[in-house]
Amino acid sequence: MDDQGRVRNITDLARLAGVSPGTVSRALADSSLIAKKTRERIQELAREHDFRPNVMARNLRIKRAGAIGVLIPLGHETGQHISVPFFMTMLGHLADALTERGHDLLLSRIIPKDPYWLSRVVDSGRVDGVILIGQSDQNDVIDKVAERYLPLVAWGANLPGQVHCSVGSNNRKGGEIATRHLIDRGCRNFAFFGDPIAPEIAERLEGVRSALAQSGMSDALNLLPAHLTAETAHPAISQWLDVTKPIPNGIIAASDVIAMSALRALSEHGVSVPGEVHVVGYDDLPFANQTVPPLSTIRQDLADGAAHLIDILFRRISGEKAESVMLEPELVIRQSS
Amino acid sequence: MDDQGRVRNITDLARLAGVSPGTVSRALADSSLIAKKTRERIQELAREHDFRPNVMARNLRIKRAGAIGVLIPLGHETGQHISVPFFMTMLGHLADALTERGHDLLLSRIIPKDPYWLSRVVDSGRVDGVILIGQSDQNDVIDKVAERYLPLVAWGANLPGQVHCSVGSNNRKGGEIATRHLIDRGCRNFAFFGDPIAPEIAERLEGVRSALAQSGMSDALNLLPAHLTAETAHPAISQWLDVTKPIPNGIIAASDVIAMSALRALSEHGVSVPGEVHVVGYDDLPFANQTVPPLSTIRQDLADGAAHLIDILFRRISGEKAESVMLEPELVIRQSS
DNA sequence: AATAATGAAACAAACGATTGCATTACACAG
DNA sequence: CTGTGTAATGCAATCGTTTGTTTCATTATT
Repeated sequence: MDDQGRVRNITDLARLAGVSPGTVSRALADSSLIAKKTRERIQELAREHDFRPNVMARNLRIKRAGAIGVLIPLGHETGQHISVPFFMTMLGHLADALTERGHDLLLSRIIPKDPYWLSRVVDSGRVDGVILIGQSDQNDVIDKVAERYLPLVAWGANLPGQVHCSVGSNNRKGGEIATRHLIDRGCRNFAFFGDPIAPEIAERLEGVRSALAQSGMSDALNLLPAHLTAETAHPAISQWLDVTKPIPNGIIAASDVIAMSALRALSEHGVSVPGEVHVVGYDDLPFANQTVPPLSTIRQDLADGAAHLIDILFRRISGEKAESVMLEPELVIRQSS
Repeated sequence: MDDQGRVRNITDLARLAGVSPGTVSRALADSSLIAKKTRERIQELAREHDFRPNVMARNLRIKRAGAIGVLIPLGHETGQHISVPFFMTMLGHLADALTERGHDLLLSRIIPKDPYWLSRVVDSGRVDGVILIGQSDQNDVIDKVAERYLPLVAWGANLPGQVHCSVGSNNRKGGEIATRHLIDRGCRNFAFFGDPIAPEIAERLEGVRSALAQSGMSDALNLLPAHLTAETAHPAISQWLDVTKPIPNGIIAASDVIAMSALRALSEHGVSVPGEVHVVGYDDLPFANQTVPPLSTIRQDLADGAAHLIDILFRRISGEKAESVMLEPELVIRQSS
C-alpha cells in the first residue's frame, strides 16, 4: 500500500484482510477452496478500495495474453491509409467478435521493412494469436511463420501451395456474376476499372473475362488498369471518359470506392446511370446503398468473413485443426444497373 | 529450452551462451556494461535461434505497458456499430500516430453496463493511457476516473465544469458558419437534421439558431430531430420530405452520413441540389467529396484532432500538464450548396 | 479417547524479464 | 609480492499474480 493508502496489489489487500496473498487471489477468482464467508469479505474489501488485479502479471503467470493481434500489412502501397473503408469495416466486425470472446484487440498498421515484422509480434508473447487483414506482397514471410505458428489467419487470397490459412471470397466467381448480370441487362460493351497487380483484383478481372468469353464477347472489354484509390480514382476515370468513345455501357469496378468515383464522374459527364450506363461495384461497403443512385455491387459478406476468421483462429488456439475458407460472393442489385 | 530445442527465454539463451541471464538481458539491450565481444556473440546467438524477449515479462518488471487503450463507449446508442465512418477515420489516425511513437493500440468497443467499465481498463495495468472516442452519456463515470487518473483524454464535447481533458471542435461555431453560408446562398427557409440528445449535436443546433437569430430569421427553422443513423436516416428523411411543404431550401445536416442520405432522398423526390435546395453536412468524412453532388460540409479536422489527443496524452503520461483543446471548424464548399 | 477425514488457509515456487550490488579477474604501480 | 583500480560478469531481489503442496484446526468415526 502506498502513502496515499491505495491498494496496489493483492498483497496489500491480503494485509488488509489479515490473510495471505494466495487466499486473496483465490477469493477474487471465487474459488470454492476458500470459505464462502472469507471469500465474500475479501471481495467486498476489493470493491471498497476499488482494487483490480494486474492483468499483465496474471497473464505472465498463466501464460496467455488475452489479446489478439490484428495486423494490416501495407507492403505494396506504403501510402495506403488505414482508413480505407474496407479495412475499417472488417476491423469493426473483428472488434465486436473479439470483445464478445473476452479478448482485446491489438491493432498494428505495419509497413514491412524487414522479414521479421510478423515474428516480432508473434514471439513477443503479448498476443494469443494473429489476424492479418490482407497479405499484401508478404506471402513468403507469412508462410514462413505459419509453418511453426498455428494461431494465424489471414484475410485475402488463397493461392495454390499457400501454407498459411486464409479466409476470402471467390473473386473469380464474383467477377463472373457481375458480368453476367450486366449482360442480362443488355450491355454489349464493357469496361473494368481496377489494377490487376493485386491478386484479388486480378482474379476478379479473370472472372469478367471468362464470363464474356462464354457469351462470345471476349473483344468487348475495355480496361482502365490505373492504380485506383479513393483519391486517384475520380480524376483517372474522368479523363478516361473524355477519351473513350463510345462509352461502354457496362462498367465493372474492382471496388465500391472506385464505383463511387465512377458514378460521380459519369454524372459530371452528363451520362445517366442506369439509363445509358450500368455500373456494378465490388464489396458492398456500408456506403454502397447511400450513393446516388444506390450501387449494385458484389457483396463480400465481411461480417461472415470476420466470423470465419475468428472461428478459425480460436479453433487453432485451442489446438484444433481448421482450414482455409472461401466465401461465396453474392450479387446485390440496387439502382445503378 | 524445450524438447524441440527452441530457446524460450533469456535463461535458455544464457545457458547456451555460457553466461548468466542478467548478462543476456544487458547484452540484448546493447548495454555498454557488457564487453562488446560478448554482446555481439549473444546478439548473434539470439538472431540464430530467432529469440525475442517476452514483452509482457519485461513490461511487468519495468512497470509500463507499451499500449494505449482506445475505447469507444456506446452508451446512448447500443446498436451503434463501430464501423460508423467517423470512428473509423479517427481510429486510423490514432493507429498511425501511436505506431509512430512505439505504442500498441488496444481497441475496445464498450457498452457500459456498470460504472466500472473505465476503471477496469485503467486499473488493469495493461495500458499506459486511455483515449476515449466520444463521451457518450458517460460524463460522470469519466470525470470520476479523471480525478485520480491523469493519462486520459476524450474526443468530444468540452462542457462547463468538466473534469476530464477533451479535444473537440467548436460545434456551436460550426453550426453558425454552416448557417451563414446558406444565408449567403440566398436560403430563407431552413431545416436541421439531427438529434440534439447528443451534446455535440445540441451545440451545433444552437449555433444554427444563433446565426438565424442574428439575421432576424429565428422562425425560419424546421427540425427533424429523429435519431438518425446510417440505417434510419434515409427513410426518416424521405418521409419528412413527403409531408413537409414547402421544402426548406437550406438544409443543415448534423453529420455527413445524414447529409448523404438527404442527398439521396432529395434526388429520389426529384429535388435538384443545389438548384432548388442547398445542403451542408458536418465532419468532412473521406466520402464527402465522393457523393453526387460533392458535399459542402463543416470540416472537423480529424487528423489534427488525433494529433492533439496523442500529444496531450503523452504529455500527461510523462507527468506534464496539458489542458483541453478546442479546434476551429472550417467550411468546405463543394457543390451541394 | 485416539485416530482418520475433512476443510480452510498459509507457504513458496513459478512466470520471464530487469537491475542494483557484489564479486571476480586482471593489469599495473609501489 | 601485495595492494588498488577498473572492466566484466554473476547474484539475487523484484514486478504482481497463480497454484501445487503443506500445515493446522476442526469434526467425524469407531
